[in-house]
Amino acid sequence: MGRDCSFIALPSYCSIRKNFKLHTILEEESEKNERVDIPKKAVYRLSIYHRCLQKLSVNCQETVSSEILAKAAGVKPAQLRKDLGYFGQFGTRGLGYPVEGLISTIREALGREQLQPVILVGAGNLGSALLRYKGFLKEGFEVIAAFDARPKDARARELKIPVHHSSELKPFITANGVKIAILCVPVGSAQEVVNLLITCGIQGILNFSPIILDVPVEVTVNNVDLALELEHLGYFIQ
Amino acid sequence: MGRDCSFIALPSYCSIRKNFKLHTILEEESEKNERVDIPKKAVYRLSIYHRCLQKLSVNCQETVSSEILAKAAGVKPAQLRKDLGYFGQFGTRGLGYPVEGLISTIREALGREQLQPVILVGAGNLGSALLRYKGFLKEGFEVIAAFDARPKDARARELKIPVHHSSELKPFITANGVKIAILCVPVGSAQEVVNLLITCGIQGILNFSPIILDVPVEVTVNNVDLALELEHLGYFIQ
DNA sequence: AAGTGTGAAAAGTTTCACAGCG
DNA sequence: CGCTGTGAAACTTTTCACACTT
Repeated sequence: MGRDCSFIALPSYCSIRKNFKLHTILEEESEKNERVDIPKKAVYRLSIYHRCLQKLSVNCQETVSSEILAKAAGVKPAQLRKDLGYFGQFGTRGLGYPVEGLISTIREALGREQLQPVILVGAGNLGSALLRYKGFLKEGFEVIAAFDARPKDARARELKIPVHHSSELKPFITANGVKIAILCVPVGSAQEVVNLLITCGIQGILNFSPIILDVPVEVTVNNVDLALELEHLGYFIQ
Repeated sequence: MGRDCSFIALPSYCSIRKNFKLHTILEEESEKNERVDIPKKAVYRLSIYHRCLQKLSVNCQETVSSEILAKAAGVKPAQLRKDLGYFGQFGTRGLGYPVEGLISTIREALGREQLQPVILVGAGNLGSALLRYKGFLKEGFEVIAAFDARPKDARARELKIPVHHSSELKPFITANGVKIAILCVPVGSAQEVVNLLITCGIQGILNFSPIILDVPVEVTVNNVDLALELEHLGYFIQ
């Protein structure tokens, strides 16, 4: 499978509502819905499993073993079983996991039952490319609008999604209950734009600017730094 | 700083030549250049430190403390010191690290003294956006050519970089000694293209296709899955 | 006094190995 | 018999705390 060149991660646990099963050892808080610690990376892999399952579903597979699914997802079978185990028991011993059942279970665990509205800020080269990218919609997200400091330049790119001026951010976010923003503005204005987004009520930011954003703890930032990925790759080819 | 939402990582050590200092406990192999285990993620962060240092350099800072640099990089001071410690001793107690000195040290440690040639395969929406992206060059990489199954369509996008037909991959890679490829082809043809790239001698792949590529161990793959990043973000905003 | 360098402890994650169920 | 579910062990990474140097 080649060397895995993933990532920076300040490891930490994330709390999640667990509906399925009580942990044996948990004494306190024995309600039906208690919060259990689940490794962050396990949550991440859940998305991968979800995607792999969808492919199997198209191929009309009814069940899948941890061995097969793990191979498709690029992990070891034991890890897949452990990851799923954090959320409950879904498999049948001797048989495997029901494909459709597992898809909807993961979807529920990830809290993505309905389409999430997303906005994109900064419709330059990269931003406008992302607006044309169809992969987001398939995974339950819809980019409903874009914003730019110079919307006219952006509109010249012939996009199907409306490009507004940045000054319209606040009313738009409030009116549409948007919680997630994709950030593609230049480094120089990134922090400033983020501050604005947060006052507007944005809770999650997918950041493409190569800069560490300073945000309050309740806001989640996910960095995608393209140059860094390439640089890291460069290191491993000696 | 907000919750860090990084990543999938099969953790493992990577070996690196350490020129600066002998580990106290290492008995065998007491040559000047022995290989020491360095956490993968530490190598990753080295790139981040490098970028942060460049900013300080522009501001004419002579030295920087682990506290300041760590804050800029989004890590804890102790971690920064430990990371640098894997490569040797560069700081002055009571003073901090020399900015210029650390920049060149990291550059050397990352093995990036000269410009790396890179090719891009699949000049669709995302691919052509990346071709216009200037961030790569700044970090020591130059995209010298692009390839596409239908190069005429791609050329219509008015790119400054030549777009060749995929059939020219092998001679081009061989002639130019290219080791790194950026992959932006559709999921369906990704594995097939990768197989071809590997026979051409490519050693590192920055993969934008949402699929786990199957490659031999000596080839490094770095996945950037945009939809996945968004999905993961969605999970954390409850 | 300020700030690095680093063992040791703590925290987090993966892998093993096998019990147990269908 | 095959395959899941899961404690326990192994492993990796981060954080702490303080000795030590300038």
